[in-house]
Amino acid sequence: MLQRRIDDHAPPSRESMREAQDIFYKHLKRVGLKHTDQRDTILRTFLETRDHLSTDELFRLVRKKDAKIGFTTVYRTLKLLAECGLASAVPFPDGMARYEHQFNRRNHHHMVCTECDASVEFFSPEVNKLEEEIGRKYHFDATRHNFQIYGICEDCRKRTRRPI
Amino acid sequence: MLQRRIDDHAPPSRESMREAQDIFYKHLKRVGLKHTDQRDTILRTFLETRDHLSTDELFRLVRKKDAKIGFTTVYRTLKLLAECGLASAVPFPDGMARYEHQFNRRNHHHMVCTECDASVEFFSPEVNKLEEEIGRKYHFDATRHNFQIYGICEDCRKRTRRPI
DNA sequence: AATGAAAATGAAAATCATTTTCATTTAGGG
DNA sequence: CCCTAAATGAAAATGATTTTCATTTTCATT
Repeated sequence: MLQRRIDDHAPPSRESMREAQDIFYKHLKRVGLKHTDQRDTILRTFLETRDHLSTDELFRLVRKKDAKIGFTTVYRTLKLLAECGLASAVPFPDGMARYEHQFNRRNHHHMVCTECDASVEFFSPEVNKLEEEIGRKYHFDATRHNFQIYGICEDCRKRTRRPI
Repeated sequence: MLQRRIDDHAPPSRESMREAQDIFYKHLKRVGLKHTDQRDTILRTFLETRDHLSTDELFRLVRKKDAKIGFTTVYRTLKLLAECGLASAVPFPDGMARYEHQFNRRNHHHMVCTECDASVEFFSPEVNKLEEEIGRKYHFDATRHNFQIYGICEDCRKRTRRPI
């Protein structure tokens, strides 16, 4: 899926990588699961991305690093990552399950173009504030949120000569 | 899917029903499609709901009115309704495609409990304002948005004795 | 009202993402 | 080093969604 961003992307530092691994392995220990090379590779691959990855897309990336890792393992690991908060599902209109990693990532939101399906990230502290306020108002223990704006991106508007 | 609301639900008035049908049939005409009883029944059934319906759930409702209407037709009609803006997909964590109708419906948002999957609607004019502002800021022709807050609802919190 | 071309319908089949099964291998505490 | 519980991954199962296709219906035009 085409994606653009309004900020730049640096690969995760060695320290933040280690920190994320720490979270992951503490979670594994807590629920009585084991540390494996496959899980390690999958986590590292995932952290290096910034996209909204489907299981299959992550699988393809993982395969480049270790061709012996199977789809099923990626699928299961992604679920584990979501369990411990390192990954979270992002609902996109294409209906496929997509995940993005949540580690050292400023809370961000998406604008999705309904013409070309491209998604652009943006940041809005106001939205974060709203989450908090609304949770309080309705006695809901809010932990995260999801905000997407749908519409026509600038490129598509230009292409189809449809001014705002 | 369990759903609660913070406002009351009245069935659509005869006029708004007609208005929606008008939108639908104008759209059909525009793209060279035909008016059929099935499409009529499906649209009417859909407008009478206020839920986040999967295709199958709508199909079951439609079947009560006309048992001869097939799943495929409901599926295809729902797509048509989405095309002309009368329906829109709501991404829920269960992964199934869910639609809600957009006709004469105040713009609303959802709080989804990650414990029991219940969803509660809420209204926030601020979110609508944000959509507009952000669209302007990033030169994005925003037409609609999607805002969901995930967390633990009051009931689940009480049940598990986990105070805020 | 009759005609005919284009579209709609719906049952069944196909597709495709996701999940489970199961035989085998591996991790890691004792 | 051993042993047991867990992990792996290939293949099969599942389940939602989409397509196919033979038949029926719509509707613009006679």
